[in-house]
Amino acid sequence: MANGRTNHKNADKRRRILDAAVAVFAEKGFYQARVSDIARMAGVADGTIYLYFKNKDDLLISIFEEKMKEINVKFREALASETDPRSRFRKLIAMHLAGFQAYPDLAAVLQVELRQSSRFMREYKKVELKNYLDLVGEVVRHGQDHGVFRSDVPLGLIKRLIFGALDEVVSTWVLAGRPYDLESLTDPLVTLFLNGLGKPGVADQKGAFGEDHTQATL
Amino acid sequence: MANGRTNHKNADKRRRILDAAVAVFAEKGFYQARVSDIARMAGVADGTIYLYFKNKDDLLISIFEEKMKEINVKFREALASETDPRSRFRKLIAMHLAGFQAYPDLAAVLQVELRQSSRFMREYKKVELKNYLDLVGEVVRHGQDHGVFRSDVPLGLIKRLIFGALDEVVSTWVLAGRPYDLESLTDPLVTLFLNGLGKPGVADQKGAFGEDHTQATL
Amino acid sequence: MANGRTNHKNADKRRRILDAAVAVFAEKGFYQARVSDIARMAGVADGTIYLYFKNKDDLLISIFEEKMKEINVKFREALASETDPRSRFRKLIAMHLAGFQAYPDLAAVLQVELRQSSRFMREYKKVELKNYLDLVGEVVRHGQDHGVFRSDVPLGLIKRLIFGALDEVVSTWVLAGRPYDLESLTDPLVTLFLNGLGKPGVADQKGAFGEDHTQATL
Amino acid sequence: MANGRTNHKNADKRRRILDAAVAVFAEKGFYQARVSDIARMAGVADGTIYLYFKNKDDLLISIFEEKMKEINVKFREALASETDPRSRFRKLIAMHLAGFQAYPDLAAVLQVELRQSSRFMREYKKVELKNYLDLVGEVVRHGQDHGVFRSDVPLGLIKRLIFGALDEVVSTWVLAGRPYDLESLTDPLVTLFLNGLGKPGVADQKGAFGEDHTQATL
DNA sequence: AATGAATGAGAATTCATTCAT
DNA sequence: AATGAATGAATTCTCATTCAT
Repeated sequence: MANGRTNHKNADKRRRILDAAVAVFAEKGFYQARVSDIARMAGVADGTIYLYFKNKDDLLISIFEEKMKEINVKFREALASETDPRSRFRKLIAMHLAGFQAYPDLAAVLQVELRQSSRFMREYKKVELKNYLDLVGEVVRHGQDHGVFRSDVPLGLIKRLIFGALDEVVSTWVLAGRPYDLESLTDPLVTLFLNGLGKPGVADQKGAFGEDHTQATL
Repeated sequence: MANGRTNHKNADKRRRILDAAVAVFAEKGFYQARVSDIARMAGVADGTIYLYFKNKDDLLISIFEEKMKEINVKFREALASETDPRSRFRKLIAMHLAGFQAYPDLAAVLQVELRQSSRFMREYKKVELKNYLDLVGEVVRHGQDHGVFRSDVPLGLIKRLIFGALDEVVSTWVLAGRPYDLESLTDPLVTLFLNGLGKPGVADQKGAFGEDHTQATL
Repeated sequence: MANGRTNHKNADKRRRILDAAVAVFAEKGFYQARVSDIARMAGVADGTIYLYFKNKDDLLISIFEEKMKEINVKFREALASETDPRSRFRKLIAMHLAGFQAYPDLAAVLQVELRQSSRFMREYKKVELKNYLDLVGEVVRHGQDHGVFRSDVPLGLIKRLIFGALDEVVSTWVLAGRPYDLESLTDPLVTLFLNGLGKPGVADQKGAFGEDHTQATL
Repeated sequence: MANGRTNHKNADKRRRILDAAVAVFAEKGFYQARVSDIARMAGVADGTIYLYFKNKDDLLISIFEEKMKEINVKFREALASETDPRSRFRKLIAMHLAGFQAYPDLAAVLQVELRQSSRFMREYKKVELKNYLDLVGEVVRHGQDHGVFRSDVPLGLIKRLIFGALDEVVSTWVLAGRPYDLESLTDPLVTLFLNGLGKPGVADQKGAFGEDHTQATL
């Protein structure tokens, strides 16, 4: 009767339900998952789920919100100790890959199933994901401020590029059945992000660009 | 006896149904879209749809397959005339962005709704998308063969990075309500892809990497 | 494809469903009745009911509205031919009792089950029943105008008294399992309504009363 | 082990629960009322209710039984002092109206919500209501024995008529939101009951009737 | 006696798909 | 080939009731 989050409810049971939801969503997909599947795996009655979550959508959203919050906090802490812009950038990529590698079910839900809830995609993604994108943006900005990252491209676009690339790489890995070591992609990705596809030593051929419209919409 | 390939059927009606499906999926999302909505918009009876398509999923898959086929053909033709690797690469990016800009409903379906069909995500994406990814790969390979693109990073990873970045940029644009000119992002993106985030003139600090495991799974 | 009420729907099927609903509601009561019970009795699939009625409540309301409409029309026609106020009054009572006697299931639904739908009681009763009460009122008014019925008591109260008495008598008969001939109560009831409980020959002891507040609320 | 009769239980708590039930049933209706609503209003835990009452239906039935018992006792006492048949009859009507006026929540439950429990309507009404109807019958019989009330109409029918009329008048008043003074209807109702709708001075035109079948079923 | 978290039976409704016309 | 009325499987969520504490 003395837990932090829930008043009259059992925090452990809530956790069990949420973990079961991650596993079931990962295995069957959000729309194919039955609430009763989750209840069975959590070892509770169907109705019990509704003591802790408003409805099925709320399960998915809770997974997202709580996990993203944890991730954001953990990442920010870890990155703070890295002062070199390139090292900090590398650490971000490494943590992203390592994180998903460590929690493959969570990866599946966050990368794939989350997108199957229309409501989620339209209302939450842009709101909650912002924090993570902002984190990416801050790391890039840090490098720009130290004169090692280019500033002639809109920051909003850079964030999207990095996030999208990571997202796709992880999605592919998840959908392919996680056949290799995700973390080992850290260095190749960092190289590409930092140095580009162009052969080393060949200078930029394109100059700066127009306004950063993407900025406004993120 | 319904299948998408019979050619003794009225091709115009088939086209009308498919166009209606694109519009309805784009507006309401795959799961919220009713087959009867599509029928009404196409001006046919509900049952008629099943003379041309196996089921609701088949509509989505058909949109994907047929549109991707068109896109692949058109892109390959257009790219063939560009011999300079960098120009060819730029053209690919430009066409990708211009294409989605020209068909926003199609963009919505391909970028967002497609992902709401579990079956699709798990069975089709990796199969059908391959052509497009291969196209990206070929363009990159062409640059590598001409010694202007780096070869010390797995090609599979490069393809994913490029595709994922484009995907995210287009998704953001779609979900944000298409508030700006997508094509104008061509040059910033090309710059980032080719030169990377690192400040021009700073050479690579990381060396080559291990084997290309991603290759095998794509 | 050419029926009056329903456009693309089958009127006979609608009738069958409504009749089945009357029977099932009468037997099991509104809240105990399952939509699937009604479907089975009507010989249709569960879903078919929803092609003809919005929901379960709509079934009950439709029974009420359509039957009350029929009753009102039939009663008004029949009463028009009776010019003597007492005969007309007697005919109203007789038809009320005979009507329920002829359709005992309908009586059960209208008298008992209808009252179990909160929504109905609160929204419909006062609206739709008004016609019937008005009919009673008109018959009484006719007698007052001809100087044979007393006018020193609010008409609204008279209507309620007569309706309530009939309602209770029929309800008792329904709930008791319809053990006797309902119509035979016509004359005793008419006597009581017209002459009162007081022994014949004894004049009124009470005079006229205050304002007719009931009038305003009916 | 729950039953309404145990007297080692806290009588005050039982009373609080019953009062809460009256209030909640009156406000939301029987089927819309949640047991937890009643528990909250009574200031007890949900489970506690089941220490005092068998189930939700039992709450309703207990309200009915206990209130009817009180009413019956009180009414019999009050009527005993009236020896004149007409005065006694008038007093019955007056008390009925005054009683409901004084306890509007109780009126709502007894008049309207009680009818929404199928079980109640079918099993209890005829049993428990009998006492009240008998009381009405005794008052009428008293008048018959003194030669002031007519005996040529079945007593069972008279009881029903009076009860039904009162019931309807009170129901209307409750459903209309209690907009006027119910007690003021005493005299008009007594006039109608005793003298009938027919103009004073006009003698009966209908003779006596057959047996009293209604009697047997009450 | 009291609690209130947990239970799980139960049912209305939707909608993709079929098939008689 | 086209229709669209009919189908019925399938699933979320509610809430009266229980029982371990």
